[in-house]
Formats: sequence, C-alpha cells, structure tokens
Amino acid sequence: MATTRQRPAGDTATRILDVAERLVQSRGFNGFSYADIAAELEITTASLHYHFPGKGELGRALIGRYAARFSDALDVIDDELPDALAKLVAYGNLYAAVLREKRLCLCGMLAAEYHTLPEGMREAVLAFFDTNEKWLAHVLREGREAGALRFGGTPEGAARMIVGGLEGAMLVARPYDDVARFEEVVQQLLGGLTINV
Amino acid sequence: MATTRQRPAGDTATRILDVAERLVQSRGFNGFSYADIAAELEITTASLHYHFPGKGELGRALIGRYAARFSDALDVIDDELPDALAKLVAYGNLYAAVLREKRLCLCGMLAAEYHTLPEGMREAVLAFFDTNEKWLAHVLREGREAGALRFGGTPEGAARMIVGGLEGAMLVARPYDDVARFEEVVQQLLGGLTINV
DNA sequence: GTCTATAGGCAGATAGAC
DNA sequence: GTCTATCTGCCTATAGAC
Repeated sequence: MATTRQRPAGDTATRILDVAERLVQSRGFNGFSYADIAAELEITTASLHYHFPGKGELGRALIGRYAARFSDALDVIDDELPDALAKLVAYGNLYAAVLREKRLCLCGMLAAEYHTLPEGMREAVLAFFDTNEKWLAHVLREGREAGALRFGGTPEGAARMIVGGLEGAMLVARPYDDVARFEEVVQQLLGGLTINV
Repeated sequence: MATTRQRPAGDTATRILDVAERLVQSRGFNGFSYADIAAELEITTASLHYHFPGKGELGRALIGRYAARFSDALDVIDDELPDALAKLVAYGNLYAAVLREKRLCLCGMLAAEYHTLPEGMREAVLAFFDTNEKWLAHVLREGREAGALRFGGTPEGAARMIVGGLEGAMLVARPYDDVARFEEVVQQLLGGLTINV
C-alpha cells in the first residue's frame, strides 16, 4: 500500500485507456466520444485532452497497448504449450475471452472502420495482423512438419484463414450474444487442420 | 426511352440508397452523414429527409434492399448450378465482387457497429445472416449426401464457418487492398470441404 | 419534391485559472 | 493534472416557401 489509490485501478492515463478500449471494442472508433469516457471516469474532457491530445493519439495508444498484450500472450503460449494443435486452441481461446465480454477484437473492429481512421492508426492495425499471421504460420509449419497438422496450401495461407475465420466468427456471433456459436466455428475450423478427420 | 432521365440512373430514392449503400459499406453506418449523400447527389439534406425521415429508416431500407438482392443471387445460383461445390464457389464470388469494389458486406459492417444501431436495423441484420446460413446448410447437407462434400459436424456448423470465414476474410483483406488475399482464404476454406484433400 | 433557413445538440479541441 | 469556459464546426432534423 505504497500509493494512495482512487476508486478504479491504475493511473489516469491507464484508466482512460481501459474505458476507451472497451468503448472501441463494443461500439467502434466512430461510435464513442471523449464525453463518454469523461462521464464514466467523472473527469472533464479537457483532462482527457491533457493525457491524449487528440482522438488519433488515443487510438494509436490503444492499438499499441493491445498489440503488446497480445504479443505477450503469444509468448506465453509458446513457452507453455509444446504441440501445435494445443497452441492453436489456446490462440482461439484468446479470441473467445474477448467475445465473452461482448467485445470484438480491437483491430477487427478498427479494420471495419479502416478508411475513416486517422493516419497512424491504420499502419498499426496492419502490423497487428502481420504479427498474428506470422506467428500462426510458424506454428502451422512446425505442426505440419511434425505430422501433427494437415492442410493444403502454404502455412501463410492457412494462417490467414485462421485469422479471418476467428475475426469473422466473432463479428457474426456477437450480435447473437452467443459464445457457443463462436466456439462451434473454431472447432470446425481447427478440426479441418488435424490429421484425424 | 419512356422516361426523362437525370444524370444518374433511377429515381431519387434509388439514387440515395445507392450512395448510402456505398458509404455504409466503405465507411460504416457511423462514418457518414446525410450531408455526404446530399453533396454527392447535389441535393439538400432536407430533400433526403423527405425520402427517408431519419437515418434509421434509411438504414432499414438499405438492409432490406441488400438482403433481397442477395436472396435473388442465391436463387440464381440454385437455378444455374447443379453441384454443391460449384454453388459454394459461386457464393464466395458474391463476396469477392463486393470486396473488389473496396467494400465490406453491408451486414458484416453493420454487425461490427451492431450495438450502436437504431432499433429495427438490428433484427434485419440477424435475419440476413439467418437466411445465408440456412441456404448454406442446405447446400452443404445435399453436397455431403451426394458424396461431393466432406466435413465433420453439422451442416449448420459448417455453414456458420463459411459465413464467418468469408466475412472475416473480407474484413482483414480490405485494409491490405488485396483481393488475392481473400481468394486465397476462400480456396483454403472450401478446399477443406472437398472430398479430395 | 426540392429548396432556404434554422433549430438544438453534440463533436473534438483549446485557453487559461487553480 | 484538473478544472471552467468557450469556440467552431458538424450532426440530425424540422418549418415553411416555392
């Protein structure tokens, strides 16, 4: 108990990012305003502009934090799970956890709004997908070489199918408020890659 | 040449829908305004409100027209193509045609913004997905019974994988402005359903 | 049907006091 | 760091003339 703490956890900038992140993932970047964040944190919009001068800066910070967190999760999966299929299942669970909070993947949402995003956010969205596809392609290649996975085409192609499949499954499942619908698709998707179909 | 025709095709309501449809599919429902449509058609926003009292009414009309057009396309596929795999390929081509115009599926875009949509639009979005999944499930079931397709799980589950996979592949491919990326995923996705993998 | 004019609200953003 | 106060612009929408 070194620091005197206000109601919610973290410093102001962190709390702003937390609220903004949830708003973007549930309503979209064009579906919320500084006023929404301010009201929830009981501060003024002027204070928000002190921490993040403009909405574009806030958006870039959001993607940066989200991508770093995701990247850490991939490292943990690599460290803790040996075989390829288990890694893919764990990867799918990352998405399922987001959907359970009635959110979309941050970058999936931003991909939909891509052409309206401020400069700087767009490149960050692409970098997120690039990182994910690269990680998946590596897992898929090793899995196929080890005889644990079977698929036609390149590992990169299969990686893009998985990213697209998971993003799309979230997109469609969320309006139904039905996580089972998502998990069913994941099973179908990964089942097509296992050796014993 | 019965009717005297202005510059663009169709009556005013149709032209409004055409422009609005493109704007929603490229920028999102929260990413355009009546002013955008008015400027493009060189009329005033007041005229827009004459044809569509509010943005919600416009949105509902957009989904209705889009769903009807899509449904017609499915009927054509049923009439013209006999075997299941050909139908699935044709189905994928419907999406590819949209992506080629740098758009998302109208209802895919609206699914992302789902929780910000006016009442009345949400149900229409769900109905669109329901229709598509039902059609796909029928094709998949018949294809499997005829020995043309092979997949684990239920036809409904496989149908949801296809809808999610196509929607997500579009979502991710569009920022890269790369239709080949989309087509690659479609091939991978449908390839997993054919008998000769 | 389309216009001018305008209402009323909310958006992102800034200056300057404390 | 957070506030009050304010600006400018855009948003959806309406009244009423033509």
